Amino acid sequence: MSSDQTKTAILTAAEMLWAERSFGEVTMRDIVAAAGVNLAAVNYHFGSKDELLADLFVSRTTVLNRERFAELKAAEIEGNGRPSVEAILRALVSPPLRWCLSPDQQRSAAARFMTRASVETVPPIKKIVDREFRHLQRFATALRLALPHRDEVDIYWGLHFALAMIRQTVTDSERLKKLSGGLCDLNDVDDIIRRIVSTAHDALVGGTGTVTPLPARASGSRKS
Amino acid sequence: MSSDQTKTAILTAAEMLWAERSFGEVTMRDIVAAAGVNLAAVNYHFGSKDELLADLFVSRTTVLNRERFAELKAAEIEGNGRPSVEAILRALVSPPLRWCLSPDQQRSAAARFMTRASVETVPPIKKIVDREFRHLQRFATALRLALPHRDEVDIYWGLHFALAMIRQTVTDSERLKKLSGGLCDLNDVDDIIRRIVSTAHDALVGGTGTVTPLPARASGSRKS
DNA sequence: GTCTATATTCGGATAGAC
DNA sequence: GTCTATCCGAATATAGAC
Repeated sequence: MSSDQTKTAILTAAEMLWAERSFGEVTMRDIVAAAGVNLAAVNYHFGSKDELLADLFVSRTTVLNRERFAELKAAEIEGNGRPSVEAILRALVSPPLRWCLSPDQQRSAAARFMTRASVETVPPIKKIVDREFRHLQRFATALRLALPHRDEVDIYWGLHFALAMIRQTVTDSERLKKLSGGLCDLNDVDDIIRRIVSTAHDALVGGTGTVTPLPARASGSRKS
Repeated sequence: MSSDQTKTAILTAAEMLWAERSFGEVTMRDIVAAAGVNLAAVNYHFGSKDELLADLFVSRTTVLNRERFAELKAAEIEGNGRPSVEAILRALVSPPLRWCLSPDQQRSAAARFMTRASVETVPPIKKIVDREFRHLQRFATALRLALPHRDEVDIYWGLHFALAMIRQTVTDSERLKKLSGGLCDLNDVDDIIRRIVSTAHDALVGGTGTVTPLPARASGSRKS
Protein backbone atom coordinates (compact mmCIF):
# COMPACT_ATOMS: atom_id res chain seq x y z
CA MET A 1 0.00 0.00 0.00
CA SER A 2 1.40 3.38 -1.01
CA SER A 3 1.92 6.26 1.38
CA ASP A 4 -0.99 8.19 0.00
CA GLN A 5 -3.29 5.24 0.14
CA THR A 6 -2.44 4.72 3.77
CA LYS A 7 -3.02 8.33 4.65
CA THR A 8 -6.33 8.34 2.82
CA ALA A 9 -7.44 5.14 4.46
CA ILE A 10 -6.73 6.60 7.87
CA LEU A 11 -8.52 9.85 7.12
CA THR A 12 -11.52 8.04 5.71
CA ALA A 13 -11.81 5.66 8.63
CA ALA A 14 -11.36 8.41 11.21
CA GLU A 15 -14.01 10.49 9.55
CA MET A 16 -16.57 7.71 9.58
CA LEU A 17 -15.95 6.97 13.25
CA TRP A 18 -15.87 10.58 14.38
CA ALA A 19 -19.09 11.21 12.52
CA GLU A 20 -20.89 9.01 15.06
CA ARG A 21 -18.88 9.27 18.27
CA SER A 22 -16.97 12.02 20.00
CA PHE A 23 -13.24 12.58 19.76
CA GLY A 24 -12.40 11.00 23.09
CA GLU A 25 -14.54 7.96 22.52
CA VAL A 26 -12.85 6.92 19.30
CA THR A 27 -9.43 5.45 19.95
CA MET A 28 -6.55 5.23 17.53
CA ARG A 29 -6.94 1.48 17.70
CA ASP A 30 -10.50 1.84 16.42
CA ILE A 31 -9.27 3.96 13.57
CA VAL A 32 -6.42 1.75 12.40
CA ALA A 33 -8.62 -1.31 12.67
CA ALA A 34 -11.23 0.28 10.42
CA ALA A 35 -8.57 1.55 8.04
CA GLY A 36 -6.79 -1.78 7.85
CA VAL A 37 -3.44 -0.23 8.65
CA ASN A 38 -1.02 -0.46 11.49
CA LEU A 39 -1.23 1.44 14.73
CA ALA A 40 2.08 3.20 14.16
CA ALA A 41 0.92 4.58 10.83
CA VAL A 42 -1.13 7.32 12.45
CA ASN A 43 1.78 8.77 14.33
CA TYR A 44 4.06 8.35 11.34
CA HIS A 45 1.79 10.18 8.93
CA PHE A 46 0.13 12.71 11.20
CA GLY A 47 2.25 12.99 14.31
CA SER A 48 -0.50 12.47 16.85
CA LYS A 49 -4.18 11.86 17.31
CA ASP A 50 -4.78 15.57 17.82
CA GLU A 51 -3.02 16.47 14.59
CA LEU A 52 -4.97 13.85 12.69
CA LEU A 53 -8.16 15.50 13.85
CA ALA A 54 -6.89 18.94 12.88
CA ASP A 55 -5.72 17.79 9.44
CA LEU A 56 -9.00 16.08 8.74
CA PHE A 57 -11.03 19.04 9.90
CA VAL A 58 -9.06 21.50 7.79
CA SER A 59 -9.27 19.21 4.79
CA ARG A 60 -13.03 18.88 4.93
CA THR A 61 -13.93 22.44 5.83
CA THR A 62 -11.73 23.70 3.02
CA VAL A 63 -13.76 21.77 0.48
CA LEU A 64 -17.09 22.67 2.05
CA ASN A 65 -16.22 26.34 2.28
CA ARG A 66 -15.10 26.38 -1.34
CA GLU A 67 -18.44 24.92 -2.33
CA ARG A 68 -20.34 27.49 -0.29
CA PHE A 69 -18.22 30.26 -1.69
CA ALA A 70 -18.74 29.12 -5.27
CA GLU A 71 -22.51 29.20 -4.77
CA LEU A 72 -22.29 32.64 -3.24
CA LYS A 73 -20.24 33.86 -6.21
CA ALA A 74 -22.73 32.36 -8.62
CA ALA A 75 -25.56 34.12 -6.81
CA GLU A 76 -23.70 37.40 -6.97
CA ILE A 77 -23.14 37.05 -10.69
CA GLU A 78 -26.71 36.05 -11.33
CA GLY A 79 -27.97 38.99 -9.31
CA ASN A 80 -25.58 41.44 -10.99
CA GLY A 81 -23.71 42.00 -7.78
CA ARG A 82 -26.88 42.17 -5.69
CA PRO A 83 -27.78 38.61 -4.77
CA SER A 84 -31.09 38.07 -3.01
CA VAL A 85 -31.18 37.16 0.66
CA GLU A 86 -32.64 33.84 -0.31
CA ALA A 87 -29.76 33.09 -2.68
CA ILE A 88 -27.19 33.97 -0.04
CA LEU A 89 -28.88 31.73 2.50
CA ARG A 90 -29.05 28.93 -0.02
CA ALA A 91 -25.31 29.17 -0.58
CA LEU A 92 -24.82 28.81 3.15
CA VAL A 93 -27.33 26.06 3.80
CA SER A 94 -27.27 23.84 0.73
CA PRO A 95 -23.73 22.45 0.80
CA PRO A 96 -23.77 20.95 4.30
CA LEU A 97 -27.29 19.62 3.87
CA ARG A 98 -26.55 18.08 0.49
CA TRP A 99 -23.45 16.47 1.90
CA CYS A 100 -25.25 15.17 4.94
CA LEU A 101 -28.09 13.61 2.97
CA SER A 102 -25.94 12.39 0.11
CA PRO A 103 -26.19 8.70 -0.77
CA ASP A 104 -22.39 8.74 -0.70
CA GLN A 105 -21.60 7.52 2.81
CA GLN A 106 -18.32 9.35 2.86
CA ARG A 107 -19.83 12.70 2.04
CA SER A 108 -22.53 12.14 4.58
CA ALA A 109 -20.01 11.24 7.25
CA ALA A 110 -17.96 14.31 6.39
CA ALA A 111 -20.89 16.59 7.13
CA ARG A 112 -21.63 14.95 10.46
CA PHE A 113 -17.95 14.86 11.35
CA MET A 114 -17.57 18.58 10.80
CA THR A 115 -20.49 19.63 12.93
CA ARG A 116 -19.39 17.27 15.67
CA ALA A 117 -15.78 18.43 15.53
CA SER A 118 -16.70 22.09 15.53
CA VAL A 119 -17.99 21.85 19.09
CA GLU A 120 -15.08 19.69 20.25
CA THR A 121 -13.04 21.45 22.90
CA VAL A 122 -9.80 19.66 22.02
CA PRO A 123 -6.89 22.10 21.55
CA PRO A 124 -6.14 21.68 17.83
CA ILE A 125 -9.68 22.58 16.83
CA LYS A 126 -9.55 25.90 18.60
CA LYS A 127 -6.84 27.11 16.24
CA ILE A 128 -9.01 26.45 13.23
CA VAL A 129 -12.07 28.37 14.24
CA ASP A 130 -10.45 31.54 12.94
CA ARG A 131 -10.62 30.17 9.44
CA GLU A 132 -14.30 29.39 9.88
CA PHE A 133 -14.76 32.79 11.35
CA ARG A 134 -13.57 34.66 8.26
CA HIS A 135 -15.67 32.38 6.13
CA LEU A 136 -18.84 33.29 8.00
CA GLN A 137 -18.01 36.96 7.90
CA ARG A 138 -18.22 36.83 4.12
CA PHE A 139 -21.82 35.71 4.44
CA ALA A 140 -22.56 38.33 7.05
CA THR A 141 -21.22 40.99 4.70
CA ALA A 142 -23.28 39.69 1.81
CA LEU A 143 -26.41 39.76 3.94
CA ARG A 144 -25.69 43.29 5.13
CA LEU A 145 -25.40 44.45 1.54
CA ALA A 146 -28.62 42.69 0.62
CA LEU A 147 -30.45 44.23 3.58
CA PRO A 148 -29.00 47.72 3.93
CA HIS A 149 -31.93 49.03 5.94
CA ARG A 150 -31.91 46.21 8.39
CA ASP A 151 -30.20 46.53 11.74
CA GLU A 152 -26.88 44.70 11.72
CA VAL A 153 -27.83 42.99 14.94
CA ASP A 154 -30.77 41.32 13.23
CA ILE A 155 -28.47 40.12 10.45
CA TYR A 156 -26.12 38.40 12.86
CA TRP A 157 -28.97 36.80 14.75
CA GLY A 158 -30.43 35.52 11.51
CA LEU A 159 -27.09 34.03 10.54
CA HIS A 160 -26.80 32.51 13.98
CA PHE A 161 -30.21 30.89 13.67
CA ALA A 162 -29.47 29.58 10.19
CA LEU A 163 -26.33 27.89 11.49
CA ALA A 164 -28.31 26.51 14.40
CA MET A 165 -30.85 24.87 12.13
CA ILE A 166 -28.15 23.42 9.91
CA ARG A 167 -26.34 21.92 12.84
CA GLN A 168 -29.41 20.47 14.49
CA THR A 169 -30.60 18.94 11.25
CA VAL A 170 -27.22 17.42 10.45
CA THR A 171 -26.59 15.98 13.89
CA ASP A 172 -30.02 15.29 15.35
CA SER A 173 -32.23 14.28 12.46
CA GLU A 174 -32.91 11.00 14.21
CA ARG A 175 -34.78 12.65 17.03
CA LEU A 176 -36.98 14.58 14.65
CA LYS A 177 -37.79 11.42 12.76
CA LYS A 178 -38.77 9.62 15.94
CA LEU A 179 -40.61 12.57 17.40
CA SER A 180 -42.72 12.91 14.29
CA GLY A 181 -43.37 9.18 14.18
CA GLY A 182 -41.57 8.98 10.87
CA LEU A 183 -43.69 11.71 9.33
CA CYS A 184 -40.80 14.06 8.68
CA ASP A 185 -38.97 12.90 5.59
CA LEU A 186 -35.26 13.35 6.00
CA ASN A 187 -34.55 12.19 2.46
CA ASP A 188 -36.09 15.12 0.67
CA VAL A 189 -33.07 17.43 0.63
CA ASP A 190 -34.73 20.18 -1.33
CA ASP A 191 -37.63 20.34 1.06
CA ILE A 192 -35.34 20.56 4.07
CA ILE A 193 -33.16 23.25 2.51
CA ARG A 194 -36.27 25.21 1.63
CA ARG A 195 -37.57 24.99 5.17
CA ILE A 196 -34.32 26.19 6.71
CA VAL A 197 -33.81 28.95 4.16
CA SER A 198 -37.39 30.08 4.53
CA THR A 199 -37.23 30.21 8.31
CA ALA A 200 -33.89 32.00 8.34
CA HIS A 201 -35.24 34.41 5.76
CA ASP A 202 -38.22 35.19 7.95
CA ALA A 203 -35.89 35.82 10.86
CA LEU A 204 -33.87 38.24 8.76
CA VAL A 205 -36.63 40.23 7.14
CA GLY A 206 -38.91 40.19 10.16
CA GLY A 207 -41.39 37.51 9.27
CA THR A 208 -43.03 39.11 6.28
CA GLY A 209 -42.66 35.87 4.42
CA THR A 210 -41.67 37.19 1.00
CA VAL A 211 -39.73 34.07 0.21
CA THR A 212 -41.74 31.19 -1.20
CA PRO A 213 -43.76 30.29 1.87
CA LEU A 214 -44.25 26.71 2.86
CA PRO A 215 -47.48 25.34 1.43
CA ALA A 216 -50.12 25.22 4.12
CA ARG A 217 -50.61 21.49 3.88
CA ALA A 218 -47.47 20.31 2.15
CA SER A 219 -46.84 16.61 2.38
CA GLY A 220 -43.70 15.81 4.31
CA SER A 221 -42.20 14.08 1.30
CA ARG A 222 -42.16 15.01 -2.33
CA LYS A 223 -39.47 12.71 -3.64
CA SER A 224 -38.73 9.08 -2.89
CA MET B 1 -18.28 17.14 55.80
CA SER B 2 -21.64 15.34 55.77
CA SER B 3 -22.65 12.78 53.20
CA ASP B 4 -25.04 15.14 51.52
CA GLN B 5 -22.53 17.93 51.41
CA THR B 6 -20.02 15.64 49.73
CA LYS B 7 -22.52 14.47 47.12
CA THR B 8 -23.59 18.01 46.39
CA ALA B 9 -20.01 19.21 46.12
CA ILE B 10 -19.28 16.48 43.58
CA LEU B 11 -22.39 17.20 41.55
CA THR B 12 -21.74 20.91 41.54
CA ALA B 13 -18.11 20.54 40.51
CA ALA B 14 -18.89 18.00 37.80
CA GLU B 15 -21.58 20.23 36.40
CA MET B 16 -19.29 23.23 36.14
CA LEU B 17 -16.57 21.22 34.41
CA TRP B 18 -18.92 19.38 32.05
CA ALA B 19 -20.49 22.67 31.10
CA GLU B 20 -17.25 23.65 29.38
CA ARG B 21 -15.62 20.40 28.30
CA SER B 22 -16.87 17.07 27.02
CA PHE B 23 -17.45 13.98 29.11
CA GLY B 24 -14.24 12.26 28.11
CA GLU B 25 -12.08 15.29 28.63
CA VAL B 26 -13.07 15.81 32.24
CA THR B 27 -11.48 13.21 34.49
CA MET B 28 -12.67 12.10 37.88
CA ARG B 29 -9.49 13.59 39.25
CA ASP B 30 -10.51 16.96 37.85
CA ILE B 31 -13.87 16.65 39.50
CA VAL B 32 -12.71 15.66 42.96
CA ALA B 33 -10.03 18.35 42.88
CA ALA B 34 -12.64 21.00 42.09
CA ALA B 35 -15.03 19.59 44.68
CA GLY B 36 -12.38 19.39 47.36
CA VAL B 37 -13.19 15.78 48.12
CA ASN B 38 -11.39 12.52 47.75
CA LEU B 39 -11.12 10.48 44.60
CA ALA B 40 -12.85 7.49 46.15
CA ALA B 41 -15.89 9.58 47.05
CA VAL B 42 -17.24 9.51 43.51
CA ASN B 43 -17.36 5.75 43.34
CA TYR B 44 -18.69 5.52 46.85
CA HIS B 45 -21.58 7.89 46.28
CA PHE B 46 -22.38 7.28 42.64
CA GLY B 47 -20.85 3.96 41.69
CA SER B 48 -19.00 5.12 38.60
CA LYS B 49 -18.24 8.08 36.42
CA ASP B 50 -21.01 7.07 34.02
CA GLU B 51 -23.58 6.91 36.80
CA LEU B 52 -22.50 10.29 38.10
CA LEU B 53 -23.21 11.74 34.69
CA ALA B 54 -26.57 10.01 34.50
CA ASP B 55 -27.60 11.13 37.99
CA LEU B 56 -26.62 14.69 37.29
CA PHE B 57 -28.39 14.76 33.97
CA VAL B 58 -31.60 13.34 35.39
CA SER B 59 -31.46 15.71 38.31
CA ARG B 60 -31.12 18.82 36.17
CA THR B 61 -33.50 17.88 33.37
CA THR B 62 -36.15 17.01 35.94
CA VAL B 63 -36.06 20.51 37.33
CA LEU B 64 -35.90 22.14 33.91
CA ASN B 65 -38.76 20.07 32.57
CA ARG B 66 -40.86 20.87 35.60
CA GLU B 67 -40.29 24.56 34.98
CA ARG B 68 -41.22 24.24 31.32
CA PHE B 69 -44.26 22.22 32.19
CA ALA B 70 -45.42 24.73 34.79
CA GLU B 71 -45.22 27.51 32.22
CA LEU B 72 -47.14 25.43 29.74
CA LYS B 73 -49.83 24.74 32.32
CA ALA B 74 -50.04 28.42 33.17
CA ALA B 75 -50.43 29.25 29.48
CA GLU B 76 -53.18 26.67 29.16
CA ILE B 77 -55.04 28.09 32.12
CA GLU B 78 -54.67 31.64 30.93
CA GLY B 79 -55.89 30.67 27.46
CA ASN B 80 -58.82 28.70 28.84
CA GLY B 81 -57.38 25.46 27.55
CA ARG B 82 -56.35 27.01 24.23
CA PRO B 83 -52.92 28.53 24.76
CA SER B 84 -51.50 30.58 21.91
CA VAL B 85 -48.64 29.25 19.85
CA GLU B 86 -46.48 32.02 21.19
CA ALA B 87 -47.24 31.07 24.80
CA ILE B 88 -46.41 27.44 24.12
CA LEU B 89 -43.11 28.37 22.51
CA ARG B 90 -42.31 30.66 25.41
CA ALA B 91 -42.79 27.81 27.84
CA LEU B 92 -40.32 25.77 25.81
CA VAL B 93 -37.73 28.46 25.20
CA SER B 94 -37.71 30.62 28.31
CA PRO B 95 -36.51 28.18 30.98
CA PRO B 96 -33.24 27.07 29.32
CA LEU B 97 -32.43 30.60 28.19
CA ARG B 98 -33.15 32.12 31.59
CA TRP B 99 -30.98 29.49 33.20
CA CYS B 100 -28.18 29.95 30.74
CA LEU B 101 -28.06 33.73 31.11
CA SER B 102 -28.69 33.76 34.82
CA PRO B 103 -26.16 35.63 36.96
CA ASP B 104 -26.11 32.52 39.12
CA GLN B 105 -23.08 30.62 37.80
CA GLN B 106 -24.53 27.32 38.86
CA ARG B 107 -27.76 27.78 36.98
CA SER B 108 -25.87 28.95 33.95
CA ALA B 109 -23.56 25.96 34.06
CA ALA B 110 -26.55 23.65 34.42
CA ALA B 111 -28.02 24.90 31.15
CA ARG B 112 -24.77 24.46 29.26
CA PHE B 113 -24.16 21.08 30.87
CA MET B 114 -27.53 19.78 29.74
CA THR B 115 -27.18 20.78 26.12
CA ARG B 116 -23.67 19.37 26.05
CA ALA B 117 -24.66 16.13 27.71
CA SER B 118 -27.66 15.61 25.49
CA VAL B 119 -25.43 15.05 22.46
CA GLU B 120 -22.99 12.87 24.38
CA THR B 121 -22.87 9.35 23.00
CA VAL B 122 -21.90 7.78 26.32
CA PRO B 123 -24.13 4.82 27.24
CA PRO B 124 -25.94 6.14 30.33
CA ILE B 125 -27.28 9.16 28.48
CA LYS B 126 -28.96 7.07 25.85
CA LYS B 127 -31.28 5.58 28.42
CA ILE B 128 -32.49 8.98 29.49
CA VAL B 129 -33.50 10.35 26.13
CA ASP B 130 -36.82 8.56 26.43
CA ARG B 131 -37.73 10.83 29.30
CA GLU B 132 -36.84 13.87 27.22
CA PHE B 133 -38.76 12.37 24.37
CA ARG B 134 -42.05 12.24 26.22
CA HIS B 135 -41.45 15.73 27.48
CA LEU B 136 -41.12 17.10 23.96
CA GLN B 137 -44.16 15.22 22.80
CA ARG B 138 -46.24 17.22 25.24
CA PHE B 139 -45.18 20.37 23.46
CA ALA B 140 -45.81 18.84 20.06
CA THR B 141 -49.31 17.95 21.16
CA ALA B 142 -49.96 21.43 22.49
CA LEU B 143 -48.80 22.94 19.21
CA ARG B 144 -50.96 20.59 17.19
CA LEU B 145 -53.99 21.63 19.19
CA ALA B 146 -53.14 25.29 18.75
CA LEU B 147 -52.69 24.85 15.00
CA PRO B 148 -55.32 22.30 13.98
CA HIS B 149 -55.25 23.27 10.32
CA ARG B 150 -51.51 23.08 10.03
CA ASP B 151 -49.82 20.00 8.62
CA GLU B 152 -48.31 17.96 11.43
CA VAL B 153 -45.05 17.82 9.54
CA ASP B 154 -44.71 21.57 9.77
CA ILE B 155 -45.34 21.42 13.50
CA TYR B 156 -42.52 18.98 14.06
CA TRP B 157 -40.14 20.96 11.90
CA GLY B 158 -40.99 24.11 13.82
CA LEU B 159 -40.33 22.36 17.11
CA HIS B 160 -37.07 21.02 15.69
CA PHE B 161 -35.97 24.50 14.69
CA ALA B 162 -36.91 25.98 18.05
CA LEU B 163 -34.77 23.39 19.81
CA ALA B 164 -31.96 24.11 17.36
CA MET B 165 -31.97 27.82 18.17
CA ILE B 166 -32.06 27.15 21.89
CA ARG B 167 -29.11 24.80 21.71
CA GLN B 168 -26.99 27.02 19.50
CA THR B 169 -27.63 30.04 21.68
CA VAL B 170 -26.84 28.19 24.89
CA THR B 171 -23.67 26.55 23.64
CA ASP B 172 -22.28 28.89 21.00
CA SER B 173 -23.16 32.39 22.11
CA GLU B 174 -19.48 33.25 22.11
CA ARG B 175 -19.19 32.89 18.37
CA LEU B 176 -22.17 35.14 17.77
CA LYS B 177 -20.71 37.76 20.03
CA LYS B 178 -17.38 37.70 18.20
CA LEU B 179 -18.95 37.49 14.78
CA SER B 180 -21.06 40.55 15.46
CA GLY B 181 -18.11 42.41 16.89
CA GLY B 182 -19.83 42.59 20.26
CA LEU B 183 -22.99 44.09 18.75
CA CYS B 184 -25.25 41.24 19.75
CA ASP B 185 -26.09 41.58 23.40
CA LEU B 186 -26.17 38.22 25.08
CA ASN B 187 -27.28 39.72 28.38
CA ASP B 188 -30.72 40.80 27.29
CA VAL B 189 -32.58 37.58 27.99
CA ASP B 190 -35.98 38.90 27.06
CA ASP B 191 -34.76 40.08 23.69
CA ILE B 192 -33.17 36.72 22.93
CA ILE B 193 -36.23 34.77 23.98
CA ARG B 194 -38.40 37.02 21.84
CA ARG B 195 -36.15 36.50 18.82
CA ILE B 196 -36.22 32.72 19.14
CA VAL B 197 -39.94 32.55 19.84
CA SER B 198 -40.68 34.90 16.98
CA THR B 199 -38.58 32.96 14.48
CA ALA B 200 -39.99 29.61 15.58
CA HIS B 201 -43.47 31.08 15.38
CA ASP B 202 -42.84 32.20 11.81
CA ALA B 203 -41.64 28.73 10.94
CA LEU B 204 -44.81 27.25 12.38
CA VAL B 205 -47.40 29.57 10.91
CA GLY B 206 -45.62 29.99 7.60
CA GLY B 207 -43.96 33.34 7.93
CA THR B 208 -47.02 35.53 8.28
CA GLY B 209 -45.44 37.22 11.25
CA THR B 210 -48.47 37.55 13.47
CA VAL B 211 -46.37 37.46 16.59
CA THR B 212 -44.87 40.76 17.67
CA PRO B 213 -42.38 41.23 14.88
CA LEU B 214 -38.88 42.44 15.61
CA PRO B 215 -38.66 46.21 15.35
CA ALA B 216 -37.01 47.19 12.09
CA ARG B 217 -34.15 48.99 13.74
CA ALA B 218 -34.13 47.63 17.24
CA SER B 219 -30.99 48.31 19.20
CA GLY B 220 -29.16 45.12 20.12
CA SER B 221 -29.49 45.90 23.79
CA ARG B 222 -32.40 47.23 25.75
CA LYS B 223 -31.27 46.49 29.25
CA SER B 224 -27.88 46.86 30.89
C1' DG C 1 7.60 3.17 4.42
C1' DT C 2 5.59 -0.35 7.15
C1' DC C 3 4.83 -3.06 11.08
C1' DT C 4 5.70 -5.53 15.71
C1' DA C 5 6.61 -5.05 20.15
C1' DT C 6 7.08 -2.18 23.92
C1' DA C 7 7.51 1.88 26.82
C1' DT C 8 4.96 5.19 29.37
C1' DT C 9 1.35 7.72 30.86
C1' DC C 10 -3.15 8.17 32.58
C1' DG C 11 -7.60 7.30 34.26
C1' DG C 12 -11.21 4.53 36.57
C1' DA C 13 -11.92 1.59 40.14
C1' DT C 14 -10.97 -0.69 44.73
C1' DA C 15 -8.91 -2.51 49.12
C1' DG C 16 -8.25 -1.45 53.51
C1' DA C 17 -6.81 1.82 57.29
C1' DC C 18 -8.93 5.30 60.09
C1' DG D 1 -18.28 7.94 55.77
C1' DT D 2 -13.84 9.37 54.44
C1' DC D 3 -9.32 9.03 52.63
C1' DT D 4 -4.63 6.92 51.18
C1' DA D 5 -2.42 3.99 48.42
C1' DT D 6 -2.63 0.95 44.82
C1' DC D 7 -4.20 -2.03 41.11
C1' DC D 8 -5.38 -2.79 36.49
C1' DG D 9 -6.67 -1.84 32.02
C1' DA D 10 -6.44 1.14 28.24
C1' DA D 11 -4.61 4.37 25.20
C1' DT D 12 -0.99 7.20 23.03
C1' DA D 13 3.39 7.26 21.51
C1' DT D 14 7.91 5.31 20.11
C1' DA D 15 11.97 2.26 19.28
C1' DG D 16 13.74 -0.66 16.23
C1' DA D 17 13.37 -4.74 13.01
C1' DC D 18 12.23 -5.60 8.22
